[in-house]
Amino acid sequence: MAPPHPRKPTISDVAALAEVSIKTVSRVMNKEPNVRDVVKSKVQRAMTELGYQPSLSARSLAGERSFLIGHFYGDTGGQYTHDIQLGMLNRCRDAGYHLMIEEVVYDAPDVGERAAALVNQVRMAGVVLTPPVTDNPLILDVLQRAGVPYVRVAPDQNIDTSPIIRIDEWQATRDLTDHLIRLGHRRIGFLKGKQAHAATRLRYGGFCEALAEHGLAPAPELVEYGEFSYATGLTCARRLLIRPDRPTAILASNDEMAAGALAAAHELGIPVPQQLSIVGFDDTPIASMVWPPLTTVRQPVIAMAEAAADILLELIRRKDSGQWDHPVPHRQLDHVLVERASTGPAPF
Amino acid sequence: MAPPHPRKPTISDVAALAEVSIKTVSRVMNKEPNVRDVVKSKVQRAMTELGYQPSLSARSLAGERSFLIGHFYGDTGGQYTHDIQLGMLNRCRDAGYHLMIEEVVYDAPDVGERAAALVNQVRMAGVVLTPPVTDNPLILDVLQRAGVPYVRVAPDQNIDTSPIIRIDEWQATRDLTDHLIRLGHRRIGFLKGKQAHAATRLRYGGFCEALAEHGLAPAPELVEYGEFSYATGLTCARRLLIRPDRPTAILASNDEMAAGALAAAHELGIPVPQQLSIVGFDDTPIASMVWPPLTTVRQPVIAMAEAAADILLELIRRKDSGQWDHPVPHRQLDHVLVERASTGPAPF
DNA sequence: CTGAAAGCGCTTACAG
DNA sequence: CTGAAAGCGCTTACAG
Repeated sequence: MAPPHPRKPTISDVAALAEVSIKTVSRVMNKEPNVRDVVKSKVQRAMTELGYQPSLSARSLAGERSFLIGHFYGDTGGQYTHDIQLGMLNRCRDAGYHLMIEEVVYDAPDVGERAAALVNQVRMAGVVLTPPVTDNPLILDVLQRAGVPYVRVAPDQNIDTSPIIRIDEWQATRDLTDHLIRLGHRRIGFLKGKQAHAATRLRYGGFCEALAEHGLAPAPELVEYGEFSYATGLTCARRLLIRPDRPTAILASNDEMAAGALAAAHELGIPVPQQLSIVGFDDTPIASMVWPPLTTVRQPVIAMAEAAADILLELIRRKDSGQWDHPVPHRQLDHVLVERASTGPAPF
Repeated sequence: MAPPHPRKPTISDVAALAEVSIKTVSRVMNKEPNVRDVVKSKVQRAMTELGYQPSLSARSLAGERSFLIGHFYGDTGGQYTHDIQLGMLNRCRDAGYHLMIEEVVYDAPDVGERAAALVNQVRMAGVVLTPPVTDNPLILDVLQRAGVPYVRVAPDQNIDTSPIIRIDEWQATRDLTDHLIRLGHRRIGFLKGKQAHAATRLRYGGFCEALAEHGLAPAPELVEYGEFSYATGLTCARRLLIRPDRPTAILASNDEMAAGALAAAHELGIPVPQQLSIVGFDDTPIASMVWPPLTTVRQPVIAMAEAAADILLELIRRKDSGQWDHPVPHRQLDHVLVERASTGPAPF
């Protein structure tokens, strides 16, 4: 380990070197008006010379606002979480904010208290919520009370007073279902995801609606309950595929489950897509890595995270300037149906 | 958005309610000795009654130490990054630390300055580094100078003065290679990863050594240069498999590349494992999701992250108590060869 | 065992 | 356009 290090320069050191008051230094670093150019450059020179870096905790304490944005997330898979954070970092970096991450066990009895402790101790500038935390009423309530700006990614309810960012998951599953119907499929199996996730309801809803429009109804015996995982995709699909009246197509609620369904087909020697079509949802990397690659719907996760960060930064700006009466921002991004080799015409 | 909120209780409010000095409240919340039990419980009651939460920035400023641990990471894939952060959070939570994440573009010209700004502004309590940042000398130098405790995950050099946590990647690839040789394979293709990652060198080294021990040498024409991605795995494997003297086995530097190699085999109609064995590295979820599932080496990423956090917390403790003369901690965790269906006896 | 004072490095509110 | 004073909510160093 390193030995003790020399003291870091403070605002006073800069002020002394530049022969101004600390308030003037403060003005320069916060880009406030009312500083003569001569003075400003003198201060800036002093800052570079000393290698001055303002202390975040001092700024937070004095200014009563931190530069930390929280990401509250749950079990949505590594790729999703990673992409969300990537997108947020893209925006936070330039805005001078940092990202603090918190994995939230959304069904723990004390989520509310834990969230409250977090928010109050850290006094976060803002929070981004992703599924399934995005729909946790206890946590939303804590943020609301604390007056912390937040934005919800992929929430359950679109009609709401909170800022949200989403794609139209309902419509996306309709697109997927339409695609299968157009290929001639009539008996379509459906693999549901975890109950706690809004996506589970939305995706199933779109499926049913698309069927209904074509005068079809979902066969109850072809609907299986999984948990968004490869393992549940495998077992659920197995049950469907050993039926004498097995489906000619399976719509899985996400790519991982679709990969599991694909494995079940492989096990049972059912050729995909000749005898069975399979579609996923999300277009995660896994969708292109399995064989055959999956037809799926692309969710622009990174772009969604960037949009979420943009909204959040705007809300923080509003709060700092005391504007409470603006409309609640929300945005819906476009999804894309990605056709790959896992789907084909219905057999015979 | 929410309206302005009431002021949060401070240490003085607690002190007033409990009829003690703020110093005593401070003692209680920091679990310092020298407080009578009666007084302690009186203070605790006041804290709960007010819903008191100490301000992190005030504690950081006054105590000259933050409660933020940084994770500096690069492009290692979503799953790896996610698992590392999961493991770290497991430990940070209980210790009262929070995780701040920073994606570092390890080959940017100004990494040094950016890292310095980060470390000095946030005054992080400690930093965990993962590949490829873990081997960036500029960043290591910045941390060293700033006196910030850090721990490196999966670094290139094991003989070093910095705390590290790793598995024996060299030996792991030897195990993988031995496994193939034992199955009768002699012509083994190798897919290398990105040059900037230490893993690339280490894994190739283990491969060569294992071959050498069996009196074999790597065929130069069977070594391909990829970038740890599915796409490069696919193209590299294609080149190998269209050779008249194609290998009977392919060792990919990670699971994603192995998945790509598998796809190449599928494309070319080469049955796996009958005509071609394929092995990966890491045992990420993808390894079990492809068909056939991959033989690979499991790297206990979450456990490594937990161990890294443990080491870091210990270093922080040492620093706070001024102990600079202890031995540098380091740990090596065990890897496991996971045999799945992608490997089999060499053909004929 | 407990507390009064000073200070951490900034910003806010005000004065000139 | 610039600055002196007070204060943010804690901890440190010291006194009793």
